[in-house]
Amino acid sequence: MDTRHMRFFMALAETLHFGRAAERMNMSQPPFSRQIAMIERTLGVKLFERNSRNVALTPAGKHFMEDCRNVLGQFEDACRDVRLVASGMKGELRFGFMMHAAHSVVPELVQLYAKARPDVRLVLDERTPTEIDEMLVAGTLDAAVTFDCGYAPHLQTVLLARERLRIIMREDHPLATVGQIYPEKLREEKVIAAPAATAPALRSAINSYFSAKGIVPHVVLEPRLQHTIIQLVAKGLGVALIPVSLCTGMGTGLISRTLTDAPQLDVVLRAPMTTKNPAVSAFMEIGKSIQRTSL
Amino acid sequence: MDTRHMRFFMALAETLHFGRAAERMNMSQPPFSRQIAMIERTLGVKLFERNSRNVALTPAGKHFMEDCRNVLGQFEDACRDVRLVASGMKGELRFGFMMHAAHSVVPELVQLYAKARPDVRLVLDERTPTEIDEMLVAGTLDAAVTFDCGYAPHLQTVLLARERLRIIMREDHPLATVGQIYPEKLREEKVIAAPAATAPALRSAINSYFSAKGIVPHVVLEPRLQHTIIQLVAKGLGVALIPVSLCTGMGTGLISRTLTDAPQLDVVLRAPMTTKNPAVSAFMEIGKSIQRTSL
DNA sequence: TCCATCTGATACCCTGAAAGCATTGATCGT
DNA sequence: ACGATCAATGCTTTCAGGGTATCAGATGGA
Repeated sequence: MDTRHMRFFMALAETLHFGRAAERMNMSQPPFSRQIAMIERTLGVKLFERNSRNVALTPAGKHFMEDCRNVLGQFEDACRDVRLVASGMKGELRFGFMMHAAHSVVPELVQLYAKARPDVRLVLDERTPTEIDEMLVAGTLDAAVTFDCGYAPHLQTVLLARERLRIIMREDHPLATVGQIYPEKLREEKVIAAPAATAPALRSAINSYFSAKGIVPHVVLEPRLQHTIIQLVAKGLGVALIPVSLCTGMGTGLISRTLTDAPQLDVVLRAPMTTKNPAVSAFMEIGKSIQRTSL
Repeated sequence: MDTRHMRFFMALAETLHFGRAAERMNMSQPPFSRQIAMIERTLGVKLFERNSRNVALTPAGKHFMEDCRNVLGQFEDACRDVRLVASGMKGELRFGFMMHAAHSVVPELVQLYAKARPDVRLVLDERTPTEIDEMLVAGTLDAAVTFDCGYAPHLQTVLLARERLRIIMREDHPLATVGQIYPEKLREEKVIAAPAATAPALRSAINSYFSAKGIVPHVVLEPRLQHTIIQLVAKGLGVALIPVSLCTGMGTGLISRTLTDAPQLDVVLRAPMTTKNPAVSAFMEIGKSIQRTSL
């Protein structure tokens, strides 16, 4: 038994006429009759009640007809869908992003892609930049939004946005009255920043910002999660330098201020250069279109 | 493409080794390789990433694997189920019965059959005896419980029960005080009975009962439904002769009395002699087993 | 009642899809 | 560098399955 036999069966079940069913199958009646006989023999079931004048379905045949319709439908769907997956119109895309981008480019990117490729299941995975890099090379992620850390041999990169850092602090902090803050003001401040092992590009930008002025920042806490940093600032444990897009909606009690010569970081969309997932290319293209609008 | 190709694909997708997959398909490796290549060519989709050392699924292949598993499963199920339907273990059985039997043999018959053949969908259809006879010959019903009306050329018959008729009346009826009633007492009574066109066997039994004593019953109302007869008796419009099994649970206000030399009717299970539905035979067998216990 | 006609089953032949065997070519570990 | 492993390719052979011709049973009209 095979789907070809099921199609033979369906042709006869629908026409109830060997000649016309054979014609529909683009063959002559004798081999068609043989095929029907073969189907009944291999199944061991009489599917048609027939004489030289009439053809009718048996109850078993009627039941089989429903099942065949389903099987053939699913079969066609499977063959169609595999093409769609290969073309990137369908499938799955595991997309990683860092919290620092969650409020800026990620929502737009996800929304545009979901609209362009509604049959691709987007698996979102919020990670730290270092985790993202590891998962991209390991192939656990298909694409990710992260800070540009420069060296990336096997990765293709699309620049999405260039974000300046701002400083955040409690609104009762002594510096809260100052409009714009320059590094020298922060010489004595307690700074909260993600560790270099977690967000190398961000931490190195912060470090460079201070060291350019000959200052060694007083980093008192190094939480791995951006979320935690903001919470610690809110508790008055120090100040922090975070991307401008994260400064809105931090909750009450916190304010942000502009930094003189504020460090800026490139937010990029990355994917393995030799990705196997055909859904990625359209994702990168949408990244490029976002880049045009946001830069 | 065909299910055979899907099985080839699945063998390779599961083993990721051409030699072992070919072995599983009971063939040598070269033709197997060719089949895989053919599948990819006809689908126009690369399903495996392979070199002379490693075989791996592409994303499209991974997706196709899931679909193939479903399709092949449904395919096997369809082939298995058609055999079950042909053997009468699965399918549908349209079962008609008259209200006069709804309280006696029908519940037991249905219950026993549903237990013996849980995968056969029993379509119950309550009808008048005449409708049942018509539907049996027309093939609209597979089997039915009705009164034995004697002549039934193309039908097979199983005697299920022999029911005596009792007389029912309002409890405030003058005859209510009498313990056992003989026909002469009913000479002047208004009788309610189903018309001969609706329930020939029942009506003829009632008529014979009276005419044997030279009485012409005074039939004032001829409702087609048993339900209606009982309601009319309850309203005091007359008395009625009904099977003993219907005398329980008529509702308050009604009583039943034994009739002297009460007429008796055969309740039979019937099916077309040359039925196509394989589910019928077990149904008739269960009918026979009920017969043994109830007679 | 007989014949024309329709329809499914059978007989026979032939083609080509697909299997087997032998071999090649590429890759990896020693 | 060499052998082992494994997928791909070339060549031959076979049989599943298609085509044509024909038979056989049923139906309906003359």
